[in-house]
Amino acid sequence: MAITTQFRQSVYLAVHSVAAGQVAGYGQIAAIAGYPGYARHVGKLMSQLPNDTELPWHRILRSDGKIAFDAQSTAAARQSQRLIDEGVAVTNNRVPKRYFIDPITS
DNA sequence: ACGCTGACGACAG
DNA sequence: GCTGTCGCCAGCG
Repeated sequence: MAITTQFRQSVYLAVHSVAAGQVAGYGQIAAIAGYPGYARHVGKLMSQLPNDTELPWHRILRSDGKIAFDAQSTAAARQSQRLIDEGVAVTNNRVPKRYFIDPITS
């Protein structure tokens, strides 16, 4: 499987489906999009998003709830701030499991 | 073809 | 809870 337009579309749709105040893991998004095992590629796409994108990329975290950037980085600060603005608690670059979307509901 | 690299994930210490 | 290892899969030099 290559990174086709189809792949991107599906992933964007999946990311878009994550409601404000909730978060999801890269692998979770990949699975919802119909591409289980492509967590790394979801991250790849996120890294290529334009700065003015409408996609709620900040709601995507690692499976353990950690933000995918070094805690010191400004990128991490940016992401955690956006989450906090949505009412999601972020402490030590990490978010509590309870904020994750229920994979069944989705 | 080969090795290295990722906004990753699961698991063993 | 944290670090180290592997497994993962496509892209690139």
